[in-house]
Amino acid sequence: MNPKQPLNPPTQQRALPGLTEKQIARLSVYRRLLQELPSASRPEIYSHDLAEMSRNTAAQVRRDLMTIGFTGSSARGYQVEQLIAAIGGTLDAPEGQTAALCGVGNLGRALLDYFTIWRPQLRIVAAFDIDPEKSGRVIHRCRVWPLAEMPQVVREQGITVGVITVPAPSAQRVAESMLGAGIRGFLNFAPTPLHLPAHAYVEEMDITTSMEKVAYFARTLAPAPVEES
Amino acid sequence: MNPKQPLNPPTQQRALPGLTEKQIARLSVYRRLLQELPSASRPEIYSHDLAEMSRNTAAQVRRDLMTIGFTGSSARGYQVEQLIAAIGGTLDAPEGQTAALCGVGNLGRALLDYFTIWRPQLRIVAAFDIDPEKSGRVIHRCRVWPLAEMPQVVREQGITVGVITVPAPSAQRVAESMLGAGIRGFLNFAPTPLHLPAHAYVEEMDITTSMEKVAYFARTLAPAPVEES
DNA sequence: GAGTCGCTGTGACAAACTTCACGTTGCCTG
DNA sequence: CAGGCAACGTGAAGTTTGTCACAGCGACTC
Repeated sequence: MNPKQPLNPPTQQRALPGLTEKQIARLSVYRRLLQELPSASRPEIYSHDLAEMSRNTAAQVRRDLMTIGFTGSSARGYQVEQLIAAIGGTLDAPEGQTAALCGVGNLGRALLDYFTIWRPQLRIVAAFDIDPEKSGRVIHRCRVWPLAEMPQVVREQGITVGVITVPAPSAQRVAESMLGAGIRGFLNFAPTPLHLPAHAYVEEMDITTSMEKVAYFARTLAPAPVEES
Repeated sequence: MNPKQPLNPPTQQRALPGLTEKQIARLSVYRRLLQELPSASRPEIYSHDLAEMSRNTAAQVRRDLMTIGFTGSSARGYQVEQLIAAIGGTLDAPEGQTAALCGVGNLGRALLDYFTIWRPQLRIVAAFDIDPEKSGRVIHRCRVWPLAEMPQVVREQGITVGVITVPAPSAQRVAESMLGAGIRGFLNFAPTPLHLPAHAYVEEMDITTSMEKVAYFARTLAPAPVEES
């Protein structure tokens, strides 16, 4: 392998207007928490509260909202409704965005189920599988197509997000095929890093690695305090 | 909510011997990639190659291996077998470690399936669900117990890792219950941040947020280059 | 067996990310 | 309507994380 020149920018990539991966992730969490707020509660919220809910600091929350240009009122906090809308203005595509899922195994089906009750701004609208048995069926309101028709369906429907739940050996091939069809962002559940050009975005959902992380820290983290006020 | 004093250390936590979350995650990926290497290939590997496979830089790989005290030979690289063992020495509990899964829905079942073919060092050995219908059954070689028996089973078997795949509203309650039973590390698939004391480790697997990240960057990433050599 | 090449190990540097801390603002009380 | 309080906005400092670049070494060549 060629030692020099990282053809693909390694590690993490940046966004256009300066919003980083972590900021987007936090904004997404903020929005969800705000949406789940009981409708009876105050129409405003403090950075402290949002911080506590999302498990970070008030300063962090304020800075995140600052970066999307949202401004609250001192002594009353942030308007919840408007804040939800403001985050939506950043996260959501105004025209909406659709996703395709490749690999209708156990995990694929579970994800289809997971995303059926989903905001109209971002829906999985098509699933694909090599197994001809599965084609034509509708799983959780989502039609399953033969994998061979994926490029055409993706192109016709203008799908831009791909969820990969195929076995590891097929993941790279499937991803390249999706990329060729116009998909730009990938959520990869296969336990193998994808190698795609820099104009594609890949989010690795590596369950195995996450599990090993948890196991490691479960062992090595400081034990429970016995005393403490 | 109390503005001052972050009772739980917010954001990320550290490990005892100085290994960070990201380092553990990369080591886990390195090991998996090394294990999947065709047995016919060279018994050594260069940092450049491992970097290319794992999508980061050679310097990063070398530094990671340095932190676990593994040393390669110049001009020949790292001994693959020994490196796998060295990473195992860091990641794996010598006595092995077991996990429990709460919430045998679609996602729970998929994960049980995902982890059946799994290294003996880290296995899901018990599943729990509120639904009495599911109790007693064996799904993917893993017995399902009533949720009420979780504390006892966890304690008896010395389980230290918990996987949470219950609906969001139950997640916090289930997690606290698991923590009380002795579980120290959590893999949380519910779309709600868990609030646990500092001596617990929580890894959030927030599929919704990941999906929104992908959608965002699929839109805003620089478009494909048309030219370029 | 001297020279060359290329890879490792690592101090120094740089970039990214988070937290601190304080000036500012606006509400609420008396 | 003035004073006090509490929360926001944000420059600056601090911390973490990743990259650079080079000394040193071992193998291989001729």
